[in-house]
Amino acid sequence: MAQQKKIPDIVIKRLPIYYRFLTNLHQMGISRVSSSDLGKKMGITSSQVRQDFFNFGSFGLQGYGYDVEQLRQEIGNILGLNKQRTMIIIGAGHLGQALARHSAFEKEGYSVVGVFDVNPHLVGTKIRDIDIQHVNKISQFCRENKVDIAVITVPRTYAKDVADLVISLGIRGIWNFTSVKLNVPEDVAVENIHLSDSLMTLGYYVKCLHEREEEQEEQEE
Amino acid sequence: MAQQKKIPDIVIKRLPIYYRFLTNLHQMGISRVSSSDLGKKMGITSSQVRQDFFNFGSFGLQGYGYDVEQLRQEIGNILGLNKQRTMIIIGAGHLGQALARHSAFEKEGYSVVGVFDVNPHLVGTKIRDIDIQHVNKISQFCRENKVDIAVITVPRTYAKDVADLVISLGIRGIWNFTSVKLNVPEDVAVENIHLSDSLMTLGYYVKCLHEREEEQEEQEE
DNA sequence: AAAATTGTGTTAAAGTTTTAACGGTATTAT
DNA sequence: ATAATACCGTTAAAACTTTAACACAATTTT
Repeated sequence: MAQQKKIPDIVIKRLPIYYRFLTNLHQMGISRVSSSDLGKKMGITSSQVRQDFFNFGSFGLQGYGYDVEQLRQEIGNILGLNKQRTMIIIGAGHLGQALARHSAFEKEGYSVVGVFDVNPHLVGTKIRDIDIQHVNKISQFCRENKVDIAVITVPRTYAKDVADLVISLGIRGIWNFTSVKLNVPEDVAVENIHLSDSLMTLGYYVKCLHEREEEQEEQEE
Repeated sequence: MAQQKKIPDIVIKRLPIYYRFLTNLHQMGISRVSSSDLGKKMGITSSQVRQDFFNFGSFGLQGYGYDVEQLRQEIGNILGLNKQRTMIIIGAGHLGQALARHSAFEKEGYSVVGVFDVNPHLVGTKIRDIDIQHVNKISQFCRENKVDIAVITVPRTYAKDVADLVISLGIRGIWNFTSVKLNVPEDVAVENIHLSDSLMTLGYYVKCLHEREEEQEEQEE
């Protein structure tokens, strides 16, 4: 069974946001919240909050609202945060290293178990307590260890090859930080962080704001 | 004038993707492309390609398609890539440093002009050729230099204060890497990179794939 | 204990986004 | 030079997402 009707991707994308806000509320010692309170905090309507949860069942109590901690747990379970996940990072450049050192992921159950690069100056050194190994050790490592997710932080020219490699090794999740579109079989999940795209989008809105400002100045004259 | 009907955000988000694919085509020496070729490469329909461009005018030629380089230019102009933009990075931790060293942004017209932190071990050192200054120098720096975008890579507890500060200094674009929702006036643009959210989303799909796999194994028995 | 209020789950309507359809123009082939 | 083809711009339809509405259950107030 698992899931009757396919949950829209756009709903899935909001689950981590709910989880984040519920964690905040919990840390602030708030134990109860209504869809409209939560919506206000998040900048969405109460309807959307209820509609989103409705996809998964019913977690609230009429006339009361939601129990913050219970709802947080439920969403955590849907996201699979109750299970520990392992990641390897391929490409120990600035970004790869930053991610390897970013301890926040561990709190949510994601731990980095291996880091790989081709640079002989890096191979053999350590990040936190993890050895940086040569990329040609990935196959062996994946055979000997369960790896759920591959984080790809290599230069764009190698992205495709690295993706094909990790897929062939049975890895089913790819966190792609390169600007390359990875074409993967349907039984592999890819989540992209396209930094340049994000920056360009921001640049567009900044441009629009500047233009609007100039217009208003003209009108004032 | 500037813009008759508001272009949907979702269309704006796709512009950098078009730009990326067109740059690829250009580099491969391909000078002409149809909406259906481009759509196939990007994994969207030709209708969507044409519909998206239709928002901004008409860049193609019936029976021929689009001139790759010309279209790339047009989209670049819409995004404002023809103008140079300056950024400061606030928070020189692993992520902040990685972004500061990430040279790729410069090709698209975005240059880092200042890096700030509170850590006395970092203040006074350099990243590439940029001095890391103490955060209390931001105001002065922004008065003396034109700054378009603030990149926020501080711990989440400081995010709101930093955002308020840079907004008060007239910065209109914020690239937010913290997991905090920034509530900003409507004349400020925020673009978020929520790494944890992205990872959790990936985790969800990996979980679904595992579950599906298990089901199929059961059925085979 | 009854009345009033709160606020969910759920269905229906409105709004957005994507895809399809097609007239017509430029290109390419004959 | 003419016919056939390619493919854009544009409008219309379909699909999806968000918001509104509301019956009713639990809570809170009187």
